[in-house]
Order: sequence, then C-alpha cells, then structure tokens
Amino acid sequence: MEAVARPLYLQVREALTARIADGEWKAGEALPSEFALAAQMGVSQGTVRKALDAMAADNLLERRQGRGTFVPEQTEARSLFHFFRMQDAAGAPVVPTTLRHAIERIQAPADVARTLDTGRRQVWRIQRLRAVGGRPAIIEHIYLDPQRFPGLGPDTALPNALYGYYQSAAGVTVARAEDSLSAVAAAPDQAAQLGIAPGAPLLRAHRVARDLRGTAVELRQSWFETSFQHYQVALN
Amino acid sequence: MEAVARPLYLQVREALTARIADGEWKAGEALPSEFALAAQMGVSQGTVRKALDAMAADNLLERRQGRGTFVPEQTEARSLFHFFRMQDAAGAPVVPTTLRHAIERIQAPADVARTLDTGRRQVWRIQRLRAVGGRPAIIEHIYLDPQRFPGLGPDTALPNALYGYYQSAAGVTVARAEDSLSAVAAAPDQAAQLGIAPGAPLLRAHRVARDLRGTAVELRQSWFETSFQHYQVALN
DNA sequence: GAGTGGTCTAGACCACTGT
DNA sequence: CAGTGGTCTAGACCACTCG
Repeated sequence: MEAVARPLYLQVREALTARIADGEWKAGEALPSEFALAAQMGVSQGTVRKALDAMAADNLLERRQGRGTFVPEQTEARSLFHFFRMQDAAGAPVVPTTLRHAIERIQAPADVARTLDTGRRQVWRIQRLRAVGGRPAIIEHIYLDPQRFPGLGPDTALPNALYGYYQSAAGVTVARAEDSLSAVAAAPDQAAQLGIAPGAPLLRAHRVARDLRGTAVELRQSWFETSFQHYQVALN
Repeated sequence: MEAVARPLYLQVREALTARIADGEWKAGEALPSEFALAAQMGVSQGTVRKALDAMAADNLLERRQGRGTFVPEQTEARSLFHFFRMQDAAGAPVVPTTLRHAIERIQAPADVARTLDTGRRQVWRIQRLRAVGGRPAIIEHIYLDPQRFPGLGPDTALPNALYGYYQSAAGVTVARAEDSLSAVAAAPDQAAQLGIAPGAPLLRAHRVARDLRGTAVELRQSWFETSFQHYQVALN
C-alpha cells in the first residue's frame, strides 16, 4: 500500500522543517535563496515560495524583503508576543519579571510523565513567582525532561523568557503551544505568595508546548492573579 | 498626496469583502469562478486566486474543489468551532444548551455604548443561562444595537447559536471576535443560578465581536463554571 | 464531459537591502 | 550594483463534482 502522493510544496515544507529541526540552519541564520533551494530540491522556485510562505505564516520562518529568509530567534519580545497573552486594562501587553525561582528534580506526576513521555525517569520542575508592575501576580510550575535539557541544574541562572533559553542552551525550539484555561480558588500557600486572600479566584493555565516536530517539550501550569491583567484571545 | 498603491491582490480582497458585506452574495451562495472574477476586475486569475486563498485562510470564504467558492453560513457547528472554545476534560468540544433567557431594552452601560457606538440610545440586553450536559454552567449577558437588529424584541425566539440568527435575521455576519479572560468570584445571584457556592471561582470572558467591516456588533460577557470544562487556546 | 478549484511551472518586473 | 523576496501574469495539467 502506497500513501497518496502529497503536494510537492508540502513535501518541500516538511523537508525544510526537518532540516531546521536538525540544526542545519541555526536561529538567526538565513536559508539559501528561493532559487538555490529550488535547484537543490529539483522543484520550481514558485513551489519553494509556496512552502516558505506557508511556514512564515505559521511563524516557523521570517521573510525580509531584500535580505533573505531567516530562522526566527526566540527573543524575549518574540516569546512575549507569540506565547504570552496577558494585557493590562488598557490593552497594553504586560511584561512580567521574575521575583524568585527554584529548580528541583522530582518524581514526575502521572500526567507529566505521560505528556513528556519520560517513563519512570525523574523530571525537572521549575517553580517561579513572577511580578507585573512590581506586584506578585503569576505562579508557574514548569516541567522538563532532563534528557532534553542536560545542561539544566538546581543552580542554573534562568533568563526572564525561558523559550529563548531552551533554544540557545538545549537547541529546543518551541514552535507552538496549547493552553487550557480554568478558574480556581487560590490555595493558602499561593495566596500567601501573591499577597491575596485564600480562596480568591485565579486564572489557571495548563500548557503543553511542542517543538518543530510536534513533540511535547514542556508542560507548564500557571496561576494568574487577574484583577489588573487579562488573558487576551483573538478568534476568527 | 496619493496613498501608496497597495498590492493588487489586497485591493481585490477588499473589493470582494465589501461586495460580500453589501449582500451581493448571501450566506451559502457561490461567488463567480476565478476566471470570471478576473475578467470582471481586469486582473489575472492568479491574482484573484491569491485574494481568495487569503480570505479562505481567514474564514471569510470556503473553497470546495470542483464546486466553487462559497460565502460561509454560520451554522451551529461552524459557530461552535470558530467562536466557542470550551472543551471537556477529555478534550472533546462542549455543546451548550439554553435553559432560559430574557431580552430587555436597557440604558447602555458606558462601556457598551462606547464599544457599540450607540450614543444615548437604549440597547438590547439578552441574558441567558446555559447548560453543559444538563448542568447549569454558563451565564451570558449579550448587548446589541437595536438599529442593527430591528427584528429583535422581548419575545423573540432565539436559537442555540446566536451568530446564525444574526446572519439570517439581521444580515449581520460575525467575522471575528476578541475575548478577554479573567477569573472572578461568583456573585450570590450567579451562584444561585449555577448551583454553586457564592464566591466560587468563575472564568469570565469579555467579548467584542465584529462584522466583515470590522465594526463592533456584539458585546458579550460570559461566566463559565470550569470544574468540568476548559477554555482551549492554540498558540503558535 | 464541462466546469470548478488545486498544483506546478516559467518568466517578467518591482521594492528593498547591503556593499 | 547585485542579490533578495514581493507581485503579477500566463499557461498546463490534475482532482473533484455534478449533470
């Protein structure tokens, strides 16, 4: 049984995605020109263009007229724009800072082990308390597979935006994520950290982040104090 | 001062969007073929195709190979898929039913009047209590401008999915929306309606829905009881 | 079989970037 | 200036739908 032939431009797209995932071009570097890629892959320039345009639409590439086609860098601004949806009452993006964090190696909870496919191995858990406008506002629990993040340790210094760190330190590119949102009551220890009353409402986000190949690389739980910030979603 | 010439395919896209908004083709009807449109508008078929593809990507059109290019109908399935993001614990889409509703004409709160641009006029407010799996789970307050919905009255029978009603009864197509999410404590009357404890956490969504021209046509506040359903968001 | 959108190619010209 | 992506055109062929 032969699979149905997929369109050429999708094959080109997958081949290029795989080459990026393999590190053939690193973050910030340019791919060869459309004509060069077309010659390499034995297709027309128009077909390469269609593949590149589709990848750019999914934020897997950045095209700059007159310069080239680039593998995006997970800069802090880019991470915030794509993967952080909190805005203040005026609709302006919110930039959180980290007040404190802790990194531990723990036995993976069942759902974490299942999602990250870590089997019986231990996982890293990063806990962070983050502030918005100087005020404690976000609690995060982040789970990572030590096999994919060998450089991580209890004393690793972490930047504000983790996805840039994943990329530069472990070669892991977060390409997309899914958030599952609900409202929960603040537990006593959460309330103490955030300086609010126990039982006060918090917005909880359960996130699975995936790399270019679609493999889950991060599981994150966040609790947001939403009296002065909102989670913004565009629907169309 | 002449504005910079925009690309032809964007001009084509805007012209077609305006013609759809004007009702030249109604929901469910097909546009002329690519070649016919190209001849009409004096551009090549490839340029029309680029405009149509972009509109299809934004859910403004539906293309079906061998059949034609259609103006989408706001069926219940489509509305749910595009504008309702609740899923149950298993990740399956949730289909709410309406338990009861009330339609009143009220003085518009300031933010409603500003968003819908109704000035000093009164507005319609639709209140609904909705159930998921037979269990009260969602409270909605929906604000509409009577000038855009002249057929609406206190005794109007409403279907489950309002956006289909907007389209068929008032010729208003909801093309996109923005949700702003936060967590709040249930007020006593809300708790009573939902059968939960006062102060229990609810997920609140503040929505502005816009038509094809980008004009705000609906303002909606929803409160979700999220112990058995979640608001799902894809990020990329 | 006629008509539709989907794919693929080829080539021309424009707009922007860096040297 | 050379090289890049962006736009526009033209034409061929394929896959699907319907009568």
